[in-house]
Amino acid sequence: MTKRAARAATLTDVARRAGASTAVVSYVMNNGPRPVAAATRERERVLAAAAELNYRPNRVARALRSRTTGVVGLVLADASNPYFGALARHIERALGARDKLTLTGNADYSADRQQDLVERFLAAQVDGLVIVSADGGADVAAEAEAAGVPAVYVHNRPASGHSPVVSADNDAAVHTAVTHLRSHGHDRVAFLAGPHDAGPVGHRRAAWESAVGRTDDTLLRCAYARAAAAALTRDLVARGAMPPALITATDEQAIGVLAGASAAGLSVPGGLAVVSLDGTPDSAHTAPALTVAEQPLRAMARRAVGVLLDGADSASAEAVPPASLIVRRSCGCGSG
Amino acid sequence: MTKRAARAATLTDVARRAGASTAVVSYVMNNGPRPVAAATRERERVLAAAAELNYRPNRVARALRSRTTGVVGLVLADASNPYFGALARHIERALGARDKLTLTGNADYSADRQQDLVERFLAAQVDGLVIVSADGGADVAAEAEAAGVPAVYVHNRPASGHSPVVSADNDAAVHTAVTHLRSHGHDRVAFLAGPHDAGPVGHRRAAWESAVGRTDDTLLRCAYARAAAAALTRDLVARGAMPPALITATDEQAIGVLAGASAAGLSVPGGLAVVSLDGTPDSAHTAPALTVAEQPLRAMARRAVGVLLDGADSASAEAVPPASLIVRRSCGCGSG
DNA sequence: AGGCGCCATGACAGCCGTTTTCACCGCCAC
DNA sequence: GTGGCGGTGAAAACGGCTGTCATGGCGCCT
Repeated sequence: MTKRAARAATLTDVARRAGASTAVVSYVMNNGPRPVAAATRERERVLAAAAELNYRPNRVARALRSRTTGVVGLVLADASNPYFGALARHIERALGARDKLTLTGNADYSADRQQDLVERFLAAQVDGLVIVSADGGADVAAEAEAAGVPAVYVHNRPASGHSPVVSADNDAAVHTAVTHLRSHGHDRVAFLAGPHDAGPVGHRRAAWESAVGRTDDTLLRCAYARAAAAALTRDLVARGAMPPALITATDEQAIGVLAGASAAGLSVPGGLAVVSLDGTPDSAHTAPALTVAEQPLRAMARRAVGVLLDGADSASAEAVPPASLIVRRSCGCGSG
Repeated sequence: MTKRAARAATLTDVARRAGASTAVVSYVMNNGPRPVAAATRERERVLAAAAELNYRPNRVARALRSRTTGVVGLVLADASNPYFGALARHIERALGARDKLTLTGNADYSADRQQDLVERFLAAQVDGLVIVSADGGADVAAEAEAAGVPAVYVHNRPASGHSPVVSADNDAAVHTAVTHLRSHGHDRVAFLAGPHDAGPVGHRRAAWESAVGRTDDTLLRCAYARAAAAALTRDLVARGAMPPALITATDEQAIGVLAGASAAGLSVPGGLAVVSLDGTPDSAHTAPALTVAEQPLRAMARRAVGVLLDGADSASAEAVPPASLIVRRSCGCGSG
């Protein structure tokens, strides 16, 4: 057994044991701002003492003194949504690569709860804030800025304000999807948007309009839940109103459409060609597998972290990595 | 514009402005261990001063003095897996209800990285550790215990050690699933396990064996990836070796099986009845919808947080909430 | 009615563990 | 002999909590 968990060893303990001052120990631990003689450092001195005591520097004390915690707050709409989950994982990894810890909170699509989380994170003295919001909400970055904490939005733009935003290039993604479906001979390509035009989905809808020109009967709307998309699909098929080619704003909706089509006896891609715009891991394993314009989540995460930590080099703050088309079966490819 | 972000207001600032001592302000802010006269508290005094200065107590300083950070570390195998994502969300909520913040890290199924995360969290002086590991790894809880930090495993048990564990009742879940499939007239129920018997999946396999008695040709194995399950399914169908009723250890596998069956032209539930054992949100929207023995994620999260924070009341540390059978279509119900 | 002691408040100051400034001390080279 | 210079140590923050002590008013007892 190692010694009882009486109290963790402190820098003072190490210093005493090594017969040096706390300053020297500090210099050794972080290759300090000042040099330390190699002899002092190793030979029967600080390094040895630290090892013997199993010393682990206390980040809280360090944070108090240095006014930087090495912690970044991540406000997430909903970690159980695979799209956000995947994004969160990439953000956490990107942050970890910069030696930051990630404080995560789920806002559950509520603006109030998002606000509350920001408040708590700010009290915890985070070094920065990453906001992944589903539907806007007030610009929490303003509050963060007032506290001197940088903030960046990912995926979605706040309702107002001029905070840095990192999002995929929706125009390019939609254009790619439309072009691909047209190459399958579909001259009319419908679009399944969200219930309203807030957030990235609104931009995607706008991009679609500019790509194909709006025709009222080919703009569909429904909630993001799979069940809603499935119900809409069954209804459209029953009324004979289902267009032959469709782009969905999100994978969730696409999966719902697939489920609805299956239930209604409509074959995909035979009777309906579908392309989605997220590209979550889920999309690879639907039946049939979804063709998607995949969002470069990893690149977005890295860019967001870069913008947050290296200052918003504002010229490039909104630069967007390109979406890539992943061709699977739901568009009509490879199925003869 | 509010005042420049020169420096956040401190308790001392508030005290000075209110004409009181820092002690009094502290007492007011946390309904302190000592009472404060109502007049001092409100009337043109501390509360007013705090509001005017937009004072926000510094959690770092508080943590240093009180030796408790109000932060719990959550080590997750992979946030982009919907099962873990959903679990993470419930854990974060349960912790939030107890006024704790959640430091999240993805181990990406690597024991080394898991170890590294625990190390970092310990240095950050977390008040507790929740470990959601996919495949064991060393018992990191021992290290936490040595540092005086409580830890609890969720979903999976460590390879060794006697740390508290919260997991679903796999025996009951498997039993429920087997019973249900038998009620559909299937006397032989196969089981799709993982590549090896580590972790909860191993327990599920064992539970299945004790429920039906092992028959070699009805124990299947494959990796957890959907693609692997799909490939296995296509292969079995092609060889005419697919059993008529199957329980899968995870939703991911079940979804892969569905995809594989669809590709191979095998109808579900007509030619194959499937029941899965996770019950993630995904399972509700497959085609056909999956019947699952749903794990009570929310209850597991709450129990884990209770065990962690209220001390491992060891008698109940491993008590398990029951899994509930969600009947959908893949088992043969409701499809005629 | 007067004195004593107690309770309710409030103030002071030290402490939590680290970083970092500043001063200091030899020692070597000029 | 003096001016660096590599190395070291004491001590002051950082911001909030809390044990100890001071004070003043009140009630109770005689």
